[in-house]
Amino acid sequence: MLSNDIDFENSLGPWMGKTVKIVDYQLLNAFKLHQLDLTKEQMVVLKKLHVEDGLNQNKLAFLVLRDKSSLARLLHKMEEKGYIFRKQCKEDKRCNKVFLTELGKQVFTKAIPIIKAVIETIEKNISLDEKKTFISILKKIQSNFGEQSETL
Amino acid sequence: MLSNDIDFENSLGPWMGKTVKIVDYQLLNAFKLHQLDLTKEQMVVLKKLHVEDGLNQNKLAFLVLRDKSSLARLLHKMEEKGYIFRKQCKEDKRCNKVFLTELGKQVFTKAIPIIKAVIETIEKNISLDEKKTFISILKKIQSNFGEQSETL
DNA sequence: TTTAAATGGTTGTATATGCAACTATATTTG
DNA sequence: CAAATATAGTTGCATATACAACCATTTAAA
Repeated sequence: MLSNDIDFENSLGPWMGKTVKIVDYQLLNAFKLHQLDLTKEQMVVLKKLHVEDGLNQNKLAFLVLRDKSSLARLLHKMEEKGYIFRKQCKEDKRCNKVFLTELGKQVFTKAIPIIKAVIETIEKNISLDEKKTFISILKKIQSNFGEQSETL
Repeated sequence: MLSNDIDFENSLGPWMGKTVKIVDYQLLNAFKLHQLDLTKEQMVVLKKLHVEDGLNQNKLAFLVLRDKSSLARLLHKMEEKGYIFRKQCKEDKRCNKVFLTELGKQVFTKAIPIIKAVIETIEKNISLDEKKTFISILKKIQSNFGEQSETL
């Protein structure tokens, strides 16, 4: 390794990036195999709305760590598929509240066991202790980037 | 938490996904701040070509874990920017060999310290021991998905 | 109160992704 | 040797991402 090179083999970033790529790919595939017309990103939105229905786009964008324009287009697709609907706030006409439809709820419910299976695969042969360490390091990495990481 | 729900708070997948999203965002921003017209994906290509120049698109796609069509378009952009060029193989007219241009090499060199800084931020307050554990768990996760993860 | 600034959301533009269908060339097979 | 098959790369299509500019509405300020 040259002195002005990077030791990727021992750097967390590249390893993590590759792992997430593999996991994402497998998850998307699992949805496909089960005939679920759903992406990981859409699932994250369903999840947040499942926890709190009727969020406005701004809050939702913050929660899912996405630009508001990105979320707007994601919601557009999900509205086309009939998973969610938007309703203009009465108090503030600029604002849209986002709600799950019945279909959206059904899709969410169907996705749960599929995700569970993928999570089980991920965590195969990984002890509870390792899991805890792993997550604590992830939290440390996130905090290393501080508040500004919330601004995207 | 309902029984048919998922304990995302204690699952590796979602934590990892979020962390990578933050890191990717910071890296892209760092490139921008240093006036480097470069994305993470393009950097990965530059890196592979830096290790072995003249790879064909197929091999390159495999190495960067991308679909061949995805790589083709990535290379198209990079060719426009003058970072790489393609040259038809003489032995097999179907095949293109991909090479770094001088500019591509310069951009790669400029990117190194920027990436180093991001890696340092990532790994701040993380001990060597933690790093080793972390990477070993990532490897375990990758192997949990077996060979099929190499087929994308 | 009229104007200025802030806020919620949309749209244009650039980037990136995978799958499936396709072209051209190479190899294998009958 | 001709026909079938495999391979390298491209293209159409659907999805997703961020930033900047923009519109409409609401709030703050002069």
